[in-house]
Amino acid sequence: MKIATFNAASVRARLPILIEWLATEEPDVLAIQETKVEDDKFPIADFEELGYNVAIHGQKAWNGVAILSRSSISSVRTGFGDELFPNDCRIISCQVNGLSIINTYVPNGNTVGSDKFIYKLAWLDRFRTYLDQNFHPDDQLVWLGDVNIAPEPIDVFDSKRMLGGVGHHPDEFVRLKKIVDFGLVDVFRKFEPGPNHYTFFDFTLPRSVDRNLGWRIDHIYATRGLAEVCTGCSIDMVPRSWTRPSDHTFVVAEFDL
DNA sequence: ATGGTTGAATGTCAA
Repeated sequence: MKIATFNAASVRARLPILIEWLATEEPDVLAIQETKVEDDKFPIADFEELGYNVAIHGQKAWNGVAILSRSSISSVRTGFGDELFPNDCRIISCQVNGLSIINTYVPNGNTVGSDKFIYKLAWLDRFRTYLDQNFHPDDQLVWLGDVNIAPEPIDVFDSKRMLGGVGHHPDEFVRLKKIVDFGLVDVFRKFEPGPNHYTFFDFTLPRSVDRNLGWRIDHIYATRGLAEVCTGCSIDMVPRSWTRPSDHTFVVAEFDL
């Protein structure tokens, strides 16, 4: 079973890339973040034509998450299920083939110390509670998406310079560790322990892709039992060089299920 | 060097 994640930075702007990539790679599940579109304007039919079922949670202009699946989707849950963090669409979960999938778009945080940064930390704390409330470490659970944190020095092109900045800050590391301590494995690192592997390349940094000046902020986590049957995880750099790319690219994990 | 690029919306903000 092939499961992938992609921050599209607008699902409508990235439709040609999404269609081309899905037709080529044929993942069983694709989690999309930053769809940037209200549900009634989401291009559902374009994905249905490729054989995908679609679950969406979107809003006007910002945020928005979606799950595409070749198998049927059930138990769709959006938001945290309470009145906290009500104004942004950043989390959707569902069941596919007996597997639980959680797709998140973690808040960016803007700058350290800002209201948005405080919000990001609170959101991460709430997400850990959400896991405790709804799931068990023995579940067959995949959590994936744009985490907006590069947790290790090797997860960003210049850790010394970025350390203490947004996306590479100790306060974020602590929150992410608490989430991972639920019982999750970062499956990319199961296969690739080394540096220079990134999923995001800043548009504003000249030739960042060519120079490999990126961040590994898009992650795929699995509960321990599921991680044991994960047979591979890789970053697909090819679509990042296509016409009108997102600033992120796809991450793919394969599970022997 | 406080820039640069992109998308949604058409001001300007968010990333």
